[in-house]
Amino acid sequence: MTRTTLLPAMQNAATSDTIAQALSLAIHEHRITPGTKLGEDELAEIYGVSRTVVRASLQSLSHLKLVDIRRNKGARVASPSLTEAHEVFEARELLEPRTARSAAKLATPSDIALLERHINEEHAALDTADPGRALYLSGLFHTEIARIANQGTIAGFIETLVARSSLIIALYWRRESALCEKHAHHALVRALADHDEEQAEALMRSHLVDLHSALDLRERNSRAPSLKEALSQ
Amino acid sequence: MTRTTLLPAMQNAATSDTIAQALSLAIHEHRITPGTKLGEDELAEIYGVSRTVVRASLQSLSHLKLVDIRRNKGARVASPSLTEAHEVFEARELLEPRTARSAAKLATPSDIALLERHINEEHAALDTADPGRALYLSGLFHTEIARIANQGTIAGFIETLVARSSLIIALYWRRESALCEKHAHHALVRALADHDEEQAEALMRSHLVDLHSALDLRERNSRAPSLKEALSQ
DNA sequence: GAACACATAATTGTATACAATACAAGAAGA
DNA sequence: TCTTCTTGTATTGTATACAATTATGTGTTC
Repeated sequence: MTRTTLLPAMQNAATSDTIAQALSLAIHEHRITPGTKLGEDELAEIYGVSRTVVRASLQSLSHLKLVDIRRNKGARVASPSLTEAHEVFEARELLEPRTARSAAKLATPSDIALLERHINEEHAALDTADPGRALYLSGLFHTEIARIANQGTIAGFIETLVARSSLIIALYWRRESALCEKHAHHALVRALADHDEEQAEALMRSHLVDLHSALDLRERNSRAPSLKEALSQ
Repeated sequence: MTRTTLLPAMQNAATSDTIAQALSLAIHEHRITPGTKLGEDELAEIYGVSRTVVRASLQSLSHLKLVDIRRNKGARVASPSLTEAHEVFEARELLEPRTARSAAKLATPSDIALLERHINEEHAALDTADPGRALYLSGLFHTEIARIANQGTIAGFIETLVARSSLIIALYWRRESALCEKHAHHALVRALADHDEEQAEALMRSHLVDLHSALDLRERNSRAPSLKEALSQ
């Protein structure tokens, strides 16, 4: 983890919030990956603050389950287990379709325009070979829909679930199914624009199921690759 | 807020977690009410630690929306707005019925026994005129069901929603509808014991709707009682 | 060469000191 | 009397210092 990996352009006034946001963005964009050690001194130097402030950010991120803090062992970027991964997507499948339905009822033309801008940015990021940013924007699309639905509490839940999904994708994504969404978001926006609640809910549900099944969440010999296999390569 | 209000029996080793838990319990049991100032020095003295540790607990509680921290203004017990109150219960109505269904599928005899113990304790607390404790146990009943459903992520959401409900009840409960649940929890346990998923889901939904409507969530002249009225008493 | 013990370094946990901000009371002026 | 300014006090924000714990590396023994 280098200075340039984490520092966007923040020469002045780093508060605990801005640091948490910067780290969160770096995690979203896969610039730092699950398991990465987040040393307090290191971060303190990078952002030009004392450990006090850094600790506050790390604690904040640990409440979002983006960072795993263990007593006397420090903080690392979280590595969701298979169980957690399933749970996160099941939670999303429970929350987001209904939320998309509400969003379809409430979406204004300016909401639609914003979502379309997001999609365009996402495609642009893909074209410029910046998959991390594309992934971040793809998540933003989901949190934005939650915001449109005007249910702040649920939107907050979805936001954390989307963030955790980013970790899960980093760990369990299988490249084979690279055909991914591409049109799913477009279709969703269309349903929202048409105030077609039924369709919005259905599209969101199937979109999430697609995502879920595009992950390699089979049971695996986790943490003990039998040693023989691992060394026989 | 006195020593005895917050200190259960903790003469040694108060960590940030134990303090957060103690405060959370006090909030649950309505021993400290929305709006109460939580001064850092005060808490530090009460629990015999430095402000560093206290700050960590308060930040933790603020992530759960039990405490409201404002920069340079300190921490107070949160006072959910009417909007927030509605949102919390709508979120519960979305999450908990489905969770109760899962719990009905998975509940073991020992789970049922535990739930029945909770109900008995709750009644005992009511008999000994300890409504705060009864309220806490009533919330515990809901989080316990979420735990049985074996969906840790959703259970975590429900836990925070239940906690926030405690604040909402402190602010908006109307005594008139004191007939409250009493049997609702019993009926739910029965449905869980019978593995009657349909029934469990339906009962949980109607139970939550009852709770929601037992609140006085009408629009009110919030935060500006016109000054004349306030002073004419 | 492997396993252990010990010393040393690095890192985190907690307390304290200082700086910055907000709040309250009182003084000066209109 | 009311307004406004000033000053003092209390409280929070941040940095630093020290304590406790963990990680590392070296030598020793088998």
